[in-house]
Amino acid sequence: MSVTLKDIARACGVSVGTVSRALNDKREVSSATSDKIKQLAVSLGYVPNRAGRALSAQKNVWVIGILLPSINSPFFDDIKRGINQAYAELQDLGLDIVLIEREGWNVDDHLAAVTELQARGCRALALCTVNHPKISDKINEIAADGVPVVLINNNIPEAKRLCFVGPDYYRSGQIAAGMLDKCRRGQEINLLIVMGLKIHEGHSLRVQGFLKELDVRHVKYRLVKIVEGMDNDIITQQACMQAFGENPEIDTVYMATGSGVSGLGAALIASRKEPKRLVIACDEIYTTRELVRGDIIDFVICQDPQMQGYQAIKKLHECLSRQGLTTGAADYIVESSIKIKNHFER
Amino acid sequence: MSVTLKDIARACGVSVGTVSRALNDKREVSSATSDKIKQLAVSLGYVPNRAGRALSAQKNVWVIGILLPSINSPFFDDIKRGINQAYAELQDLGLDIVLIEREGWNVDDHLAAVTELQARGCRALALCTVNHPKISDKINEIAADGVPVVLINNNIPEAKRLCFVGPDYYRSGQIAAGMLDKCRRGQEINLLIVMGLKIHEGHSLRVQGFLKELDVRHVKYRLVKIVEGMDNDIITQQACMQAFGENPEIDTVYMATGSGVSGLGAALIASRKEPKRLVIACDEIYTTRELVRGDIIDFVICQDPQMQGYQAIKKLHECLSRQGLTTGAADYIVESSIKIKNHFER
DNA sequence: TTGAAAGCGGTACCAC
DNA sequence: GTGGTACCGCTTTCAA
Repeated sequence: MSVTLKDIARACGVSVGTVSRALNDKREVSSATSDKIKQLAVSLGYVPNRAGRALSAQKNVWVIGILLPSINSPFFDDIKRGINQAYAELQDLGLDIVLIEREGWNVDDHLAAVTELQARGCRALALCTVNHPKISDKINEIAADGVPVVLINNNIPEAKRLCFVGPDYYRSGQIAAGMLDKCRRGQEINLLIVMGLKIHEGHSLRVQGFLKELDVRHVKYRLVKIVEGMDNDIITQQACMQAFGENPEIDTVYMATGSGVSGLGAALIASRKEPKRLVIACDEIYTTRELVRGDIIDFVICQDPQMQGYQAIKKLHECLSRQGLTTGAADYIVESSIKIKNHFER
Repeated sequence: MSVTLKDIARACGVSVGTVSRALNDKREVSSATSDKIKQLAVSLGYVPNRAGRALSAQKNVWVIGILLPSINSPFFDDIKRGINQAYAELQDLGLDIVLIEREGWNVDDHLAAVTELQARGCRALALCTVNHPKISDKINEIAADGVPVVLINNNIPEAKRLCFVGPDYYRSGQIAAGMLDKCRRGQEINLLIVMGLKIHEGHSLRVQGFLKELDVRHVKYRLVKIVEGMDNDIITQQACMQAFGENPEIDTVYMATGSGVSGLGAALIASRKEPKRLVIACDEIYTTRELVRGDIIDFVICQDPQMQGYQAIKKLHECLSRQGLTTGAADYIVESSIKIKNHFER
């Protein structure tokens, strides 16, 4: 049986109410007793009991606010699934959620959404947003209020966040290069790289990791072209069509973004080639799965978006229900998993 | 706010105590009221609150018994890690665990261990054991007592278990074949297959899936030899050395078991060949990781053992804390993930 | 500033 | 067979 408030109260000669107030930093308790209590709690190894805490919180539920730029972006479907899974699991432990969805990555738009979440009484925040000074300042301000913030998918290392939950983009690129090396051992490669939006630094990290690893492995390659698809299907398609037309020698494609994959698919189909091009894509969404099923794309490097949504909520709930601090939890880096046709069958 | 016992009691004109007894199938309640209560619970959509249940169970903790044949088998390290993770997470929700470890897969040995777990008062069981009529009977008997059983890693479909948590072995084999196809496109393959113990049907399922998928993909291959390593390093090494000696044309190896991989590694190193053989192994353990790091093994098809341990405990706890039935939960099939050198760096 | 007590949802014990 | 009540750990309100 573990240490309870009652144990601390007894050891300290005060009531449980006082202990609770002290540990929760309510200011109606003298700093002398408060210090004594906190010290004792540490030395006894006190860990709050979630069941007790949740039960007592029932009247005053913990609400977690979430911001996702998920409108018109199928990538977020799985993140939302993960969030809902965590919600279902933690609902009876005193959790409630508020989700705000936006389209795209406009900074002021995101700031306004965060303000709205605060206004709605959120005691913790999970944000998928951009790395921008304004956002970073906002997060620091929120953290100062004792509200923990988890960043999903896109990190802002300098912000005072609880932690980051997302992929290791650099490694994702390395893994793509590793696969390419295995499949093209010895042969020279004529390479096309497709990028997305400049604003998402994860995508350029992927390309860096990819190129670095090709060098480390001494892969003989010629980088024919890098195109920018702007995370848009039509632009991606046009850019790829043009590249394939002007450079028929392209035999290998690395797409470092998940959005715009329909465009790449269409371009690949329209300008077929024998032997087939080797194509590596990122992020598992419906279209990508279909293209892998149809042998248009060979590999997808995935980043377990469902787990990202799930873990973000879980980390925050853990923090709320265990009197955690608002900074300094361990990041949760999801696996970069390689998927092929067989993963998507049945 | 969701439906509570109090709501049902009020709606039914009885006390909360009676409702609790009825829903928990204590027999000190008349079948008439019991039926009425149960019906009402369903129609109101009652779901027990885990916090309340856990708190009340504090005095009479739920203990989950676990049997693993993990002695001298590093594969189980990650499963144990997952179990401990679940334990840490659910401890304050009224969970306790008892772990019995055995060496190997002897049926009577396992039966005795299960009996011991029952004697120790376990209210739920997680077993990693073999598919044998005696075991199956034992599980059915346990289930009849209202004790839920989860099978880890190795399924017994005909037993009345709560569910199975483990890999899809057949698909694991298919994925291995898919990778081989990608890496050896067009070339003819001279193949060695290494199997483990006959008793573990998962391993033969892997080989079936592997060979089937080679056919589906029209891979041109010659199956030079299938060797049995008995899940033992020394036997595996000898068998592989012999195979490589007698059949120097072998250029591709599929190892369908995780145990004995040191033996395969030693054999591969002792009888090097240029160009290097393509080697696909299963299950991520320390030795396998080292061999991948050293470019001796190209791919590992993993089955997330940590998640298996974690989910097994979680499923059982869910069942205990939510008045679940002892059969009929959904299986949890872990991902078969492909790992390469880059996954193991840093 | 502190203590006492009610209450969150559920179970178990003791009366009747 | 059923109702009432104490209790699990914790927070919060009300008194002192």
